Amino acid sequence: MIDKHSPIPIYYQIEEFLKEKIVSKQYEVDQAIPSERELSEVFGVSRMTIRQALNDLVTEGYLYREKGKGTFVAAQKIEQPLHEVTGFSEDMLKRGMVPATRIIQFGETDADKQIAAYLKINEHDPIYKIERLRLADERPIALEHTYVPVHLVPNLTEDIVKESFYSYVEQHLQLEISHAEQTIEAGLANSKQASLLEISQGSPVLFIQQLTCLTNEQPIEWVRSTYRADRYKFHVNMKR
Amino acid sequence: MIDKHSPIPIYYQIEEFLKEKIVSKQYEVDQAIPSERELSEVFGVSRMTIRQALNDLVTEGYLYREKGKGTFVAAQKIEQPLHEVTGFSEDMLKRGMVPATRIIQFGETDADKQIAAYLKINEHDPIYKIERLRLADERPIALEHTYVPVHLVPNLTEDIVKESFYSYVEQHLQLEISHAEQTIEAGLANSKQASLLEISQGSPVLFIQQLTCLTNEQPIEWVRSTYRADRYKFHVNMKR
DNA sequence: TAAAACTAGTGGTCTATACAACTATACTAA
DNA sequence: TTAGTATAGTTGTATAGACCACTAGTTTTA
Repeated sequence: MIDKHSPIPIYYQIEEFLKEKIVSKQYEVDQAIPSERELSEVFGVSRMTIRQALNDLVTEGYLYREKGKGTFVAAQKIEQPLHEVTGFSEDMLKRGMVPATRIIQFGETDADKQIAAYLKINEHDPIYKIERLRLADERPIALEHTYVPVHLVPNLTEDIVKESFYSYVEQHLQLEISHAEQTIEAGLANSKQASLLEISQGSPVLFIQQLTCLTNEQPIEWVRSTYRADRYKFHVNMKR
Repeated sequence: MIDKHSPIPIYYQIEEFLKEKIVSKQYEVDQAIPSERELSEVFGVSRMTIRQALNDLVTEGYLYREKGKGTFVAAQKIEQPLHEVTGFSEDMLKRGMVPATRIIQFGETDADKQIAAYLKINEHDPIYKIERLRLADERPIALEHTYVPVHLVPNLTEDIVKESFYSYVEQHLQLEISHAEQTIEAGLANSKQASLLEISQGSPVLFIQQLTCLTNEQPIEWVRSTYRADRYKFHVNMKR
């Protein structure tokens, strides 16, 4: 259960252990978990170590404490973030559709003036240019053009692009994606877009541009997408 | 400086003391604060007590730590709200345009099934139905249909609607607007929309629906808008 | 000169203990 | 019966010390 000689800190192992019990509903909401002293006996560690684990779970919102009474399981927070940066696949899964991707073009080229300005790099700097047709439930839904500076993602491959670009950036390259800016407008499909999206020319479409940035404000990708208006609506939640 | 016999916990006193030094810029951003061992000597408390204070300041974002190096003052987070509920006028002013409104229709009617469902009222309950043409810099930009339950806003007048609906609701009626949900899609202008917006039929437009809710989740207005695609883009900021 | 080893200092983890403050229950005395 | 009192169990606060892993210099060595 707990490995005292693991390089993973004990308090963290206990934290994960309890978190698992909570999210898997083995503890019910508002149910008291074992007291700190009990836990310290069960795991054979000092009470302060238990407290370090519980403190984290409290700040993360999994538990709450009541002095003199005990520690209890908190109700799962609903509070979905107003807007999260998500990739296409994640977005579609949330909508209950099966995402798929067909790569139309993948290659390296030079940044033109406009793209360089968006990506905050110099004109003619090398970039990846990726053109993808996005499918939901096997039907075309969007056409995406993505531009990525080569110096930020040196060894991008078609396979990575077909899987999850974001998780590659975050996990392999250890870069932290922090925010994105989207611009949404309406327009009409041109002939190329129309044929790929399997609609007739002049059909209404949503043009969505996205500039995705790292923590240091460095843009890592610029995306121009064309969505079929009949198959895609955009949702926003706002707070006063 | 620190009162060991105060009922206020020592770690909390130290926390406030350091926080004050940070927000008053006595410590600069990225400057190292004294080490935990130094602080424990200065305050005459144990290192664990210092750590409890520092831990809180780290989770609150005032400090960050680097193993083997020290503890440093974090940059003040800017954190602008991702998205705020704003009315048309406010929105336009932010974009640097002069807003204007022409009321096309203002009256009381019965809620049909769809509108009642959106507003969470009963079918045939009385509602205000407002149709407005929105102008930016004296040029038509959007056509808005707004539906408001009469029982929530009993004495709505054309003048109020021409001024600021939100400030009337919040200041006169003392109702708290808390959030809104928008759905954005692309489409083509029909003949009525086209003539009012002074575009040709079949031109691309953005359809934006908004359901605005009070703190108790009671919807207070439902709006269907049609925006000229050539004059309006929608912006969203997202966080990871 | 350059690489390797050392060293002092840092935050990270962990222990064993102590007392305070609070809660709930059971017991006792008016 | 009721009010007060113990008591056991809980989290909250605090101590003193220990060892680890990491960082950045300094010193030693090849």
